[in-house]
Amino acid sequence: MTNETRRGRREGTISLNALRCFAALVEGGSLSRAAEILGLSQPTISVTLTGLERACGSLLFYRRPRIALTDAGQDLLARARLVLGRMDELENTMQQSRDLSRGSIAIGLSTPAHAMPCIAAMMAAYPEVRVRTRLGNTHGLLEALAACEIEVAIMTLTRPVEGMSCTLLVRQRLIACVPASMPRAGISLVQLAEGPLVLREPGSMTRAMMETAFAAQGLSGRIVLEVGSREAAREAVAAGIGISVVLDGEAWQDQRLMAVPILGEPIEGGVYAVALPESLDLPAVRAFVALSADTANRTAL
Amino acid sequence: MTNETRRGRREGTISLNALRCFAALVEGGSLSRAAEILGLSQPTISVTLTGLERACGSLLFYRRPRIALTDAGQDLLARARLVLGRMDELENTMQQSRDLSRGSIAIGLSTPAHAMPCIAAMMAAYPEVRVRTRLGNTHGLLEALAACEIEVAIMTLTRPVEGMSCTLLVRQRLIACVPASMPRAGISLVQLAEGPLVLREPGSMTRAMMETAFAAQGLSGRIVLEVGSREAAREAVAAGIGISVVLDGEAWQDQRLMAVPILGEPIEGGVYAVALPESLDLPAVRAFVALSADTANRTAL
DNA sequence: TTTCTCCATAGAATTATACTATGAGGTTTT
DNA sequence: AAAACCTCATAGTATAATTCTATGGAGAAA
Repeated sequence: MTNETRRGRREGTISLNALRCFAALVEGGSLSRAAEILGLSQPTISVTLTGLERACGSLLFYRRPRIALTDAGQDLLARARLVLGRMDELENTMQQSRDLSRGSIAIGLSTPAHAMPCIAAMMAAYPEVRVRTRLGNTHGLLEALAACEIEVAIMTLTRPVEGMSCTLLVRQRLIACVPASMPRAGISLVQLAEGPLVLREPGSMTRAMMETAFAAQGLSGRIVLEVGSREAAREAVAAGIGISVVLDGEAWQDQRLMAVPILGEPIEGGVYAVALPESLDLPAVRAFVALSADTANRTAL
Repeated sequence: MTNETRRGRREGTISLNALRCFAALVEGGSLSRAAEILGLSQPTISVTLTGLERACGSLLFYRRPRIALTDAGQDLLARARLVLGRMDELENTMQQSRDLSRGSIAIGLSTPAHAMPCIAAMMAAYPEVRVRTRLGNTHGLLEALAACEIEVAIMTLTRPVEGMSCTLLVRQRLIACVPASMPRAGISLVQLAEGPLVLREPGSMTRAMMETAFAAQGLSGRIVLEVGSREAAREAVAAGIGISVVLDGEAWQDQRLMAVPILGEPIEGGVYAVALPESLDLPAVRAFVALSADTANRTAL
């Protein structure tokens, strides 16, 4: 099969290079001038154009008294300019997207409080890059990443995920969140397990961290309500239904609530920028990860 | 200078091949399918597309769960299709001009009686090829050929011209042409030199052949009228001004005139299809020369 | 688990590409 | 008219690109 193909192209194909030579020939008016224009040697032009004529099956220009296009040459010139024009546009576009002056990026986030400053920095630095966001818990975002529905995500992890590029932005510990009507200075893990708990669904990293911490102490949390979002948890706590936990940086600014440190061994996790390794070949993704790390460092100072 | 150019293209350029691979990838939905479509091996597609991504400076598609274009890939696809579409048109055009379903040819002629059957055959065989004709004497046509104003010419020559491709169509001898009012069975070269002569301008091959014949016999023709066209010569003879000479095949169908053989050594010349050697690389010219030779052979039978 | 499909990599052979050096054919200049 | 010059073509060579076969790893399907 392979050899047939080669033999089939015995006549030679028309290459972009040849078309560029031909256009330069017309522009310069001679082979030597064309060679100057393209920064090539004169024999290169000669051989290339001879090959082009062979590929076209027709003489394209007379060289004798002066360079003069044949009929077929006129035809070819017009169409070659169209092809080369489109090609230039294409290359310019690719060059621009390399410079991030265009393009788009889909960003997933599980912790808006941490992610938004990064997204804001991205939008400020590359206003031409269209940003789409998608909210979800850690589990859902990892699936979305694997399915290429998003290119990068800001999420909480206890440790880097294998097979993903994980850039640690900041370490954070969990804190408890109680109704303002029941103020307290601190809360132990045991108390937390007893107290009526309002936690996120399985798949949430906050939930997973709590389960791990309880299990390490032989405890089992008494979950009275499972909620699907941070907002629902906030309202549940405000309504006095129970106690919830959030990351340090995510504590709500709400008069009805009160942030309380968890006593004992801190329950720590990290906020990461996570992406498929190959996504880092996308300029926008690479830029976003770098900007996120930068933003996290700056706000941590 | 030469090495600078090479180094400058370190990043790699975007080739038509790569764009074709990319289009096939989208069409087929996988690298392997694209390889089938293009008749190449799968690794070739893989390497080519990796190179394309390097040249573009960004990831073009995700391979992981399924082939999915990135934003840059979508952009590239649209533009690649434009380039490839134009390229296809270009190649089709060249194919058409190769098989003579388009194009044009400029034909010079000094002997319409011989040339017209050839031109008619050309127009019949390739109705899509536009034919332009130009009348002139041998000398003028040779100049027009050298200046690339015409591609091929049917003309009278005593022998092939150096530096030109000359195809002999038919050999012809000169005959005299006298007024019908002065009929005679034949005429000798001496009589011809004496008789009042109506001849074409210098540059005409008929004129040159007569001069040569006279000179060989130590004669000198008595030219009473020099005319610029065959039609003028015909009218001059019809008016009784003198005797003219024409090629055998060009004798006029005119009641006022009479064709008379020239006695003695025949004054012979040939009707040739003449072209610049490089013009034979033009499909239309090659076809016309072949058709002309064919037509001459057929009518000679 | 096993098998199958798909993609990536390595190594080798073939083509393409572009160079330098040189020669032939005209034109212009001296 | 002779010399100098410009233009294009060819030969030979070196480097780069293309494409192949062979093979391995990762995920999906049986």
